[in-house]
Amino acid sequence: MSKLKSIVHIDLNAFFAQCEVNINPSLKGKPVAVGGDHRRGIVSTCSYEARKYGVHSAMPSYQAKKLCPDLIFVGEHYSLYGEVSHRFMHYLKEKYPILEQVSIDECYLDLTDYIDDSNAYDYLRDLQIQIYSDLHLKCSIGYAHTKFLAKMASDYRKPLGLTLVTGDKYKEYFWPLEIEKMWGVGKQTSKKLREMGITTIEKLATSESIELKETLGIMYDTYINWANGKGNDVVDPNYYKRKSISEATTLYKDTDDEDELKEVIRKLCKSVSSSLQLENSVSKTVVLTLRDSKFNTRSKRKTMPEPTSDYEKIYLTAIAIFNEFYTGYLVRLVGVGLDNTKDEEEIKNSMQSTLFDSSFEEKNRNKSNRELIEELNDTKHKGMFKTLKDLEEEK
DNA sequence: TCTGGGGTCCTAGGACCC
DNA sequence: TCTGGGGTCCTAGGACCC
Repeated sequence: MSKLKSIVHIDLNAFFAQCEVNINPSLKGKPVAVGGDHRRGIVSTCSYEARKYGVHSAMPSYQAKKLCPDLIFVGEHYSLYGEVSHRFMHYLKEKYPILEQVSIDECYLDLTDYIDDSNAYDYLRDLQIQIYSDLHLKCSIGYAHTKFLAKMASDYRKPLGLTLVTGDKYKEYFWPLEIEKMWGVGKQTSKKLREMGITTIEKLATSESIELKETLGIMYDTYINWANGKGNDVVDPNYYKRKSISEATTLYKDTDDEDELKEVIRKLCKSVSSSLQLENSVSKTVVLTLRDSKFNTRSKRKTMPEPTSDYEKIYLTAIAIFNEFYTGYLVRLVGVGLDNTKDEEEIKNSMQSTLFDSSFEEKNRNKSNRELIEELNDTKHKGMFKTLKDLEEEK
């Protein structure tokens, strides 16, 4: 087995609520919910003071208000959260280059060069305090030798938790937990697992059956490994690139008025195409989502001839989809998304390289394989290209 | 007063080409 | 000739996460 890595997962506690309290200190110590305070609103995030009343994420706002009449709703300032998140990630990246951002408020670090089991606790406690004094952000930190365990560890104690999972500790900490607490196991999977008698992480770790294999499918090995303290420990700094952009609106009142729906689609297209442009990205696929008053959600997509970020083209495509499949029912939510987003530069480069490839072929038609391979190795891919003969000799 | 919004990954089937 | 199979792209939807 190769050397154990020091993997750290950091999670900003009740992140949106923290941001709101930081810009408005009068909210400090009060039950705060970020979300819409209207008939169709839900709680996006809430402060720990609100959680004491049983309020939690994804709860309809009116229910939350019932549980906690003093609950203070604050609007969703996404650009503020984005800025704070960016500052946080940048701050860490300056100190520790091997950082993988997984969402707006979470990241992994590979700190193998800085800490090991013996000094991790003090080091990370210091880091946690520093993050608070420098950025005024509270976080929970998990330390382990795999990403899965580090993630579970940061979740183990909140807020301001610090949990180290070394050696066999994962058995002590995580095996007794209900199966739903396992990252990656949601409602559907846990229901099936429970039907098989697998109610805790320990039972999953120590089970083996064809039925279980069928239920988990391709994820079987991964989950069993995770539950047994094994798994991925590669922190990839280049991982975080958006692959899709979308926006959706729940209408204040359901409607089947086509003009009204098209107007909503237009606004969403406008907004989505400008986010795309802001990131210097382009996309080929437009996705239109409609949710009806019975909460059935349907999506249809169309591929455009060329990747683009042009509002007109995106809008016309979205409207074409709408005209094609909307049959006149009451609509509750409208969404517009762009899938398979790519860097504009990347697209240009790949187009250039196809051009290059054909001229390359022209130029080199009369050269031998040996000559070509030497030339390729000469340029940017040192030693990467070999002739068949070389490979045989190596064997 | 039932149920937001922004994402990722996987599956599975069809079209099309070789 | 009536029929295989691999690869790739596209599409719709499910499951999950924050």
